Amino acid sequence: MTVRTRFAPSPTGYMHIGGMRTALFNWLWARRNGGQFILRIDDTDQQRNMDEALGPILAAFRWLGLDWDEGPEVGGDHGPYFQSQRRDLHDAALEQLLASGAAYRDFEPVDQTKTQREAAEKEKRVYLSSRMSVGLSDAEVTTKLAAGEAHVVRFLIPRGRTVSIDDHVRGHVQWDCGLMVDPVIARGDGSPLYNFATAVDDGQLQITHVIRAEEHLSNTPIQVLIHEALGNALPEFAHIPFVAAPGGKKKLSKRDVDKYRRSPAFQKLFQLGDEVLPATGIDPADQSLSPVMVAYYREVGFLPAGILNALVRLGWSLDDETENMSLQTVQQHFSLDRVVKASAGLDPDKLMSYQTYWMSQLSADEKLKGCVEFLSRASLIAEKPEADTLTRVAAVLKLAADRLRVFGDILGMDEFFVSADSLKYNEKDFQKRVVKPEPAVDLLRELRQLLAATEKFTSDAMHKVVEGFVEQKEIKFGQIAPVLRLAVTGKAKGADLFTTLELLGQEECLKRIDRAIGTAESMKVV
RNA sequence: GGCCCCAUCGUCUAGUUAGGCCUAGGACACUGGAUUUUCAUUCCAGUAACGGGGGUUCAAAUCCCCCUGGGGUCACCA
Repeated sequence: MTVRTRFAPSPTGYMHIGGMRTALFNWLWARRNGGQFILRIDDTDQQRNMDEALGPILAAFRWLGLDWDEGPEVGGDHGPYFQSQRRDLHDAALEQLLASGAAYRDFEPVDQTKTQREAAEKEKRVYLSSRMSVGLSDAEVTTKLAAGEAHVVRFLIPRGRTVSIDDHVRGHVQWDCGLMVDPVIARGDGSPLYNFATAVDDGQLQITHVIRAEEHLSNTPIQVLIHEALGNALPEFAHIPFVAAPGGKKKLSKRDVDKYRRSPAFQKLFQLGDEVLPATGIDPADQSLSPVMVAYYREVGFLPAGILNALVRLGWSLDDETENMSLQTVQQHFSLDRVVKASAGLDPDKLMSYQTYWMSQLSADEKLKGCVEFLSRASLIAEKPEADTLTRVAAVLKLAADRLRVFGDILGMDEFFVSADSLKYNEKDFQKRVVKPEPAVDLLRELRQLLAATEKFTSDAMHKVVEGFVEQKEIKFGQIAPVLRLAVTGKAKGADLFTTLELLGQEECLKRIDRAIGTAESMKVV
């Protein structure tokens, strides 16, 4: 039998990073077994704007390179793939359950049900449905319906037995039906509820493996029972652990982003966004983008390979040592029995380490492409850059080397893309290294003369000039190098100083030195 | 609280199904050192874990029981 897995997001307007991992595991299992991966959109609440709600989800799949065999935009033989359009299927299934007596129309008033439930809770007694409507004759039901009496449809939980599954991750799990409330499977108007719709749809879509997060484990017995009543072949289950928030054991949740922002364990992730996002015109404080969402990582300049690698290692391992794996490698080796049972916290450090590994594997061209996109977005270069701009960016990238962890980091090297007048100084460092040390400005002024007199403004030549200068003035290299760096880049640290000078060019360097001298002197006066 | 799940270094994990090869392996982080004009890399080295208690056994991280701790879920949401 062909393996068929599915991921069934509700269109919320964003793709959750934890949900993405669930989707990934489904995709992997389907691909590993030469089966199909299906995307079904669980939109039972009719969405106002489907483009807005679904767009980011599909975009996340595309960005990571996870394709789907059936679903939105690609169709398939088992459609439609929007749950809201499958109402005929749900209606038919509901009729079937009602006719067979597996479900019943419950006319018990809502508040009465609620009162009973609360009373049971208070007395620490197991609440069970009253089933007052179960004994109603067909005629009575018809009369009540005709009279327009409010009701819901409940699934009649069979008593005196247990339900059990052999979960691919959890092993044998069993529930006592005697403890289960008859679940509402449809509203009075026939509109289906989650557990029912899911069972109907999974059955009709011929899903063979339901791979989902652990939080759904408690829904499973209901769905199994509905499958049984419907006569469906029971899918196999794999309840994978959920992704926990960094530094904790709780489920990573969009609701808690405010808390995460204050959490030290989360710092690295937010910091990246704070550095990169504003330059591209996104407000990092805007909650429409946060480290809980896949889009955040794309906007900051992560690589799909980095994210994918981190996600797959959250709860799964290939063996006792392999860490860096491409999607292709994982696809060849993925197995459900190597999924870990305990929940796993997302570790920003580890994520970063996968990311830097995959960045280091990128060709110069790929790096260039990625960085150009970010530079254009930040308006540091033209939207359609000329050849000489590309050459320049390539040179900067070569200089930056492994300092570039995410594409967004290129925006931190803006000194190569702005004019002398708009260069920003790191104030603290500028004060400390240029303004404060007594001889700094004078030394810089003298060095400027030498630099101005140099004919071949190459990195090697500059290196010799500065070395000669150091020797002649009997100072230490460390007394002038940082000053020069601050003057031309505005920063205290960075890539090789002399290559930086060469890249910037003589004229630009002199301008910047002049400006730095002027600025430092005016600061001294104050 | 009921039901269910889980428990190895700070973190992600290997080892648990078939007890001995485990004086518990790897990775990230951390610390120290080397390289380096700063930063980043790279390279070496180091610190660091079987939650507790009982069994079973010649032998337990591994099997059984209890305890403790953590988590999920309890809607006419999905």
